[in-house]
Amino acid sequence: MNDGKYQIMLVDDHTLFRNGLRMLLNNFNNFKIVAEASNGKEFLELLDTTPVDVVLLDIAMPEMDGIEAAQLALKKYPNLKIITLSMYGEEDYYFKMVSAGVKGFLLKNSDITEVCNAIESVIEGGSFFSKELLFNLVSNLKSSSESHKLDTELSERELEILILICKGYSNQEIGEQLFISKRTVDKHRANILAKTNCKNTANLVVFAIKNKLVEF
Amino acid sequence: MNDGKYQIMLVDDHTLFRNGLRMLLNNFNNFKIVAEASNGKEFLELLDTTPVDVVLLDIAMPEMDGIEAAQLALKKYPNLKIITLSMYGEEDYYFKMVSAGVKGFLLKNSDITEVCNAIESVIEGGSFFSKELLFNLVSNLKSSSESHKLDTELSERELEILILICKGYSNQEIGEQLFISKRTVDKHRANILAKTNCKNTANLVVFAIKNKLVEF
DNA sequence: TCACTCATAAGTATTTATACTTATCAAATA
DNA sequence: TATTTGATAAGTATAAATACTTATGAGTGA
Repeated sequence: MNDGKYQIMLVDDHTLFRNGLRMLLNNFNNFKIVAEASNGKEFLELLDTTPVDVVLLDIAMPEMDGIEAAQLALKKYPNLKIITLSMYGEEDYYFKMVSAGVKGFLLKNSDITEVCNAIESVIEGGSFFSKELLFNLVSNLKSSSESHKLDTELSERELEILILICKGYSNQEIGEQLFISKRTVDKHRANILAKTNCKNTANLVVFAIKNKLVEF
Repeated sequence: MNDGKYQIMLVDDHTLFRNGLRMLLNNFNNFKIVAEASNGKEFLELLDTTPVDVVLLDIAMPEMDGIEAAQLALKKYPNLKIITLSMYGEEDYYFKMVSAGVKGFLLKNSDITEVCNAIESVIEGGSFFSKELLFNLVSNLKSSSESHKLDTELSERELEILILICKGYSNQEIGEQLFISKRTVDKHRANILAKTNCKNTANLVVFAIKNKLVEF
């Protein structure tokens, strides 16, 4: 690699942000920003002419956003090391990015040390998640963990029926599926409502989802 | 600290696992396992007599599990650095652990290098998440990211009513809350069912949760 | 202005759900 | 053995939801 420095490409639609980050990164001897793009299209074109070690890629951009750009880039260059830059609250996109093969995730309010660590980490073949992001991710598990295991003691039959209720079957249909009378399903349903302290179907479905009795 | 090595406490109910990990860690010059416990209670008692730098704490244990133990320990010693050890599939507990103040998370199938990195990282005041865990966490966002923005075009009023339906209110009650007739709510509900391709309340609740229109 | 959507209201008929009840039988359990 | 629990079934009555229908006024946009 060119004069022993790692080649970095910076993709972000805000010129000011690019300039700032370039200044900060160029202070480190082992990195050099050799290319910049302001949107996904430009980035993909540039990629064909300018080989780089690591790409720092913004997620929210005009023309073509970082997600699509990353997917296309990694399709063409599967070994490309991409680190995404995102704002707080864009956690929803991480799954797509991981699927596409992105190696690192930085929040834009990370400090420069974290950026360097991330670059080094992905160059060494690892991955990097910014600390704030990690805690966001874990915090997102809140609802599932808090509600888990509050399980009420439903019998197997009741559980079976509850699941069918959640799938949208009427008591009549449930009776047919289980080869029992609709009236029996009525009774089971009433028992389930009582046991779960639910008032109606809507409550039941929420209960079942909270307690992970059904997928959604 | 005693002969320049970091003092580690190891808490796990499996003797074999403790022995193995002790051997592995003692190969590194900078660590020393100075205390071991086989459950949460033992761990808490030991903590009062044996000061350590870092605790490696199993989550699934008899008597008192790692979650409760970590909460109690950190209440008494807020600066204690705890790294939890868990099996794949126990992600649900991470939120509680983060809330309690646990600094690191390792999967039990991590390699020893990762364990060392985690210990060093938390000693330096940082945090550590094992790589496999990270990808599990991000993958768990799957359902939310995939289902997001499949939004159907519901009017504001319809959305308002859908949310009340999910909370378990009957059409009568919804009418009373919104100062409109029950029949109007009937009509809105029918329109919502049509727009969302739902058949009944159960389907509606699942739809709303999938599309993040309601908390659960 | 005309067309369109939205929120509102209402009628009729049918289907479901819910709240009460009682009852039988089998299996598990004390 | 006696008791309890779970699954089954059913009757009666009310409440709610659903599928159809029509209609009016407010607001939006071409």
